[in-house]
Amino acid sequence: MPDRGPLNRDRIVAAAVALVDTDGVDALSMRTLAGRLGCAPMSLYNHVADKDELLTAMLEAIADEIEPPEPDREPLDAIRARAISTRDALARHPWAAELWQRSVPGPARTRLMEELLEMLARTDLSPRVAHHGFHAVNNHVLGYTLQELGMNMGDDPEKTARDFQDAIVADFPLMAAHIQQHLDGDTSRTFELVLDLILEGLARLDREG
Amino acid sequence: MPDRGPLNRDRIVAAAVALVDTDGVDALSMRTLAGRLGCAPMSLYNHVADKDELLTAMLEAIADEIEPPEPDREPLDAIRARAISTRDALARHPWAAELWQRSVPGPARTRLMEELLEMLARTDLSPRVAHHGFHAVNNHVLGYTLQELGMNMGDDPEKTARDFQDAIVADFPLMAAHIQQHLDGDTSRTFELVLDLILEGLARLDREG
DNA sequence: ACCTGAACACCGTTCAAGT
DNA sequence: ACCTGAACACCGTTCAAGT
Repeated sequence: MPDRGPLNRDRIVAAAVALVDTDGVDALSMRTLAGRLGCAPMSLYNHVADKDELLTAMLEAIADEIEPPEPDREPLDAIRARAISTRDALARHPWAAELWQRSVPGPARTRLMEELLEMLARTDLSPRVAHHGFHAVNNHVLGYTLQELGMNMGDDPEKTARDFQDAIVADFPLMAAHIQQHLDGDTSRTFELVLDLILEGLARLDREG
Repeated sequence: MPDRGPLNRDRIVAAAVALVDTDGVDALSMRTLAGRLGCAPMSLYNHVADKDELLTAMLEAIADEIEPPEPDREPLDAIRARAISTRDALARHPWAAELWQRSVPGPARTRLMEELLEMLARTDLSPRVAHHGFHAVNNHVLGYTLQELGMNMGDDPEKTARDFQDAIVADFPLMAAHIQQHLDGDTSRTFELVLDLILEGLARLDREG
């Protein structure tokens, strides 16, 4: 059931995101994408320079899903909300985190970074600590999301986890126990907890110079 | 100048790592790799099941480069040293961080995780905080490395950074200033600083329950 | 047991030709 | 300005045949 109507850049990017959301990034080819859109493969090249530019445009579309900062909020609170919104957007599109740092950021991704720097500037953190804070928050969001999505691979994440657990329990008991903690579900707030640890750590670092 | 001698799994993996270190992960094909090794493409399949297994084996080889924990060290110090050694290994192989979470970990990568959990167990952190610490440290190492390598793209990283800076300075002044801080080189210890922030934050989190 | 040529079913992209 | 078929130079992998 190919979509019809006039071809344009936005329709191409939206179709590509939809395709990759369901079938994975390896399933994206210019030919299958054209099939979904009901056009010839080469028609796509009237709207995107090449596949790389398409992927960059797809990441920009994901960046646009992330909630803008709420200007009336306490800056550290706003940073916290932004981090959570970013994680949510990356979780909705499990392929995006892996590619997030692959190409030079476009306007949407650059705006995200500018906004985080703005929020940090509105805190009373020193410029030096704010610089580190920028990286600390970004590293956490990206690193956590990659780890979470890496664990949730395949059609049945729980089965994947249990199979891995069974395979390693003899040689790596602590890791098997760690996985059990995840399976027991009492770790769902790790992202927020570590985020708070970082935000409080920044404030403390600043106080001590 | 193809290497000669009998083909085996280790030679294939080593040649693949060398190829990808210099030419990037997109340059890795079974055909070019076979060319480097002086064998037919299909000969590789006598030693690896497919390209995916080869990539997994390459990541295992990188994991084996990471220094084992020094058992006589203070646990938090040992964790710190391990994090730095991991970052160094990933920096030597700029393609590896992107793939790190892509497939189910093999024995070498699982051993790394087990060892981190062992070091955490040797601290006096509560099991709950140790669980979060595992993720906090791993997220930071992976997230930081990805960010650092993302910035150092292309043949001339400094030129890439300056070009990006020029392109965005009008719309995103804070981001341009942030890049300037990197170009000035006074941010080289961000990785260790944020790492220490996390480790101290864990100890504090524990004290407060 | 290990190797390999030919073949199959794909890719991204160039180019020239259409409207 | 936008579309597209044919073609080019690649892929990963199967299979049957070699030693």
